[in-house]
Amino acid sequence: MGRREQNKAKKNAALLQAGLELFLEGGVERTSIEQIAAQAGVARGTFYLYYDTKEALFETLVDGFLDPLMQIFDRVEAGLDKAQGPGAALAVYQVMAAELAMLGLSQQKRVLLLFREMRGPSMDGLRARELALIERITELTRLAMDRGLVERGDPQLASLVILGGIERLYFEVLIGEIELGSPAELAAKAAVLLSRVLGVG
Amino acid sequence: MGRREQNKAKKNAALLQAGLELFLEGGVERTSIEQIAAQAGVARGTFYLYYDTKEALFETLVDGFLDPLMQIFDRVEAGLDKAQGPGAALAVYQVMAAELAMLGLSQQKRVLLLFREMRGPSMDGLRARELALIERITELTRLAMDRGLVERGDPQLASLVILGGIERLYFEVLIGEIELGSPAELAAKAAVLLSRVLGVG
Amino acid sequence: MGRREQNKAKKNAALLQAGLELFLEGGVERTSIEQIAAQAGVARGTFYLYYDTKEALFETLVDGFLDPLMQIFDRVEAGLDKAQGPGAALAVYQVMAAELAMLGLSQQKRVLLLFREMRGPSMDGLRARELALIERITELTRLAMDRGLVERGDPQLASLVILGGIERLYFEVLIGEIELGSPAELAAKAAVLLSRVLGVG
Amino acid sequence: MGRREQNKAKKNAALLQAGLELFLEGGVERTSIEQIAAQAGVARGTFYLYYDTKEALFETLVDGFLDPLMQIFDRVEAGLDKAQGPGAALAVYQVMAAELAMLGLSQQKRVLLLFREMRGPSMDGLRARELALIERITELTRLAMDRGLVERGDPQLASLVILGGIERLYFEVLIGEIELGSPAELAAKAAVLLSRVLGVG
DNA sequence: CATGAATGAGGTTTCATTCAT
DNA sequence: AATGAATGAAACCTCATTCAT
Repeated sequence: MGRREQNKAKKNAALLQAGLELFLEGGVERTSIEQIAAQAGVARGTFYLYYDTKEALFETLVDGFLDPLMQIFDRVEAGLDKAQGPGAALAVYQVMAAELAMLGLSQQKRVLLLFREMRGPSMDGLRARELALIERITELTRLAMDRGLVERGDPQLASLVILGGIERLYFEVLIGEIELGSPAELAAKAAVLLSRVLGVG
Repeated sequence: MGRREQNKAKKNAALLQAGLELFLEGGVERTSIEQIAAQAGVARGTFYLYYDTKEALFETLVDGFLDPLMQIFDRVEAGLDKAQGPGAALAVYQVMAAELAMLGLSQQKRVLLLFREMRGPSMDGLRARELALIERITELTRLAMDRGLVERGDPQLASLVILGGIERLYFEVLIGEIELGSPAELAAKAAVLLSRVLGVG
Repeated sequence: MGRREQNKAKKNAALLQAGLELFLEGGVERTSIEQIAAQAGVARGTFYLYYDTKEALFETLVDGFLDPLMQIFDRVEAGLDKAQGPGAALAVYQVMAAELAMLGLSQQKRVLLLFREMRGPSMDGLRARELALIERITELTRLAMDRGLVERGDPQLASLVILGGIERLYFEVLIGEIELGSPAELAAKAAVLLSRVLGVG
Repeated sequence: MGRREQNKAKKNAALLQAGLELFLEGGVERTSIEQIAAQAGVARGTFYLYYDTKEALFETLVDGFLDPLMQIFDRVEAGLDKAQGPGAALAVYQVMAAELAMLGLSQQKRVLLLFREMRGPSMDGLRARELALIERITELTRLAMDRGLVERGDPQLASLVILGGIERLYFEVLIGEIELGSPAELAAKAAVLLSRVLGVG
């Protein structure tokens, strides 16, 4: 990479970092492009060389979480297709859980940003991705039911309840205003509660 | 009520209604006071005779849901204090469920508004009320555990999971983009899933 | 008129005057709304209470000339309809000439502005009005030919040549860089030249 | 010409062509240097290697018409000086007419650009050239009067009227919104009308 | 009480111009 | 010579808020 490209990459990273922090502090709506540029250490006009709008910057930020998230589910789907027997399927789900945990931990701020802005107005693009996500999770739940891994029931309903529970827990962990114990313990206890929703075993 | 007061009440109601609709359409931030005044059929200056800022109007709107919600939990707490035996306690919880359903149904738009804006920035006042809510729910769960109505466990964790599940379900119902069946059926099925989290019976 | 309306009218007049002067000095394109507001002695935002864009202000300015101009031709047309005999028709044309002269003299700056901006880009609305004007003049010429007041010929061609000649003369008079003698003398001599194009007599 | 110079010439031509088209489409003011460079297929910075400002490019464009135009009049003046007798003088005028026609036909876009921008602001340099042009035409007219080729009269006035008539006709031909018949016919008929202004014969 | 005209701060966006590569 | 990234001035426009009527 030439000196020029390196510099561009550095500026882009600075803009993303500045956007992430400011969006979390004051929300996308209340953050001005001027603020982002200043925090990133570039001129106002420079912002527009990288992103057309602050919404585009926001999308790049959440895509950094949503794209890998979707890829995890892609791999799960492929894995379940090949899996023979309940043991193999269970292994796929366990790998998924580990990958989700890794992703969630490595992208904490982006996830928090996503939670904060997701239900806001003019987030139609995001809502579409959320719906796609819900569909995929529902499909995985349905498969698990079909294979007898969990109790039979309404896969969509169960998926929504679990998704909501995880969201709320994760949100409170990220915010950190409630004492919730060590992450490891928390994860273990949450897994027990959520598996009850599905009726595992 | 005199003519004057009647007129004031009518204008106030018009402002609340206009704010509710516009906030839901475009979000609080993107809605201008001019828009609200116009939709309510009053002059811009008149808005300030009723509310200092549009955030004050917003708070009045969500208070219309949050205050009754808190009152329900107040009554539950008082009821449980007086309740003697598991049967009486259960009756209190059932009344609570009915009241929550009524409230949720009668204030759908305000609840949706709350969901939409709750996690946004500068909603510190709201966050405080949310934390208070979580504390109360946790307390109710703890009581239920102490009295042997549900399985012993971490009351806070269970409360958060249940709250998250309900939020997500209710949100999807209000948005209406996902086919979820009749409300009555949905409520019944959701009650089963959520009671599993608590380990009822 | 109440105090408020009087004030509004005064501000509007100030904006029109400021716009006229600044547009003439630097052209519509190069004049900023801020300049206009400052020259008119109002705040930037106030401009937008009166006009949506500076182009709207410009249109109001030229309409102040174009509307009366069109009305003159309306009256001529009506007059010629009623006129019986060449003498009456000629009288109509003479009244027209007098009215045009009055209008041109009373609106000099607006006419100059019109000349300056007319052929510029994004003046589609103006061009349409210009074409309408050309059509009307052509029609008058055709009528004069039909009635034997002037020599028979191509009415459109003659109209365009005369219009162009008048435009150029008027433009030079308004600019004042060329010594052209007294207006009265000039008008008389110009009338002779232009009537030759039509072949009067 | 070496490779280097050939390349430079090609780029210069591309810039001129791009400027001509874009200036006609959107006006000089609304056209950005970036647009010109892009259309010419060069980088933004490269523009500045050829022209200091877009106004310089504009001037080069109109000079491509104005310089030859002035040279025609130079030749006419020289020709009239040498011409002995009305016949020879007339021949000079006829050559002039032919040359003007050729020039006007070969540079249509540049002429249209000139018409469009000529009366705009900050075109002081252009206005000076226009005044020089008017002086020369007036001189030619005066000469023709002195030699008895046309009727005696105010040469400046006649020149302005003729110039205006030609401008308007040529402008309408270039714009093409008015049906004006074949150029040859039009020219013949226009010549008749304009010669009447001068009182030929 | 109610109005809506006026204000000016603050946001977005474009663009001529410079300069390191 | 040529590039195009970066700059920051300057334009546009909106809006919460004030205040005379």
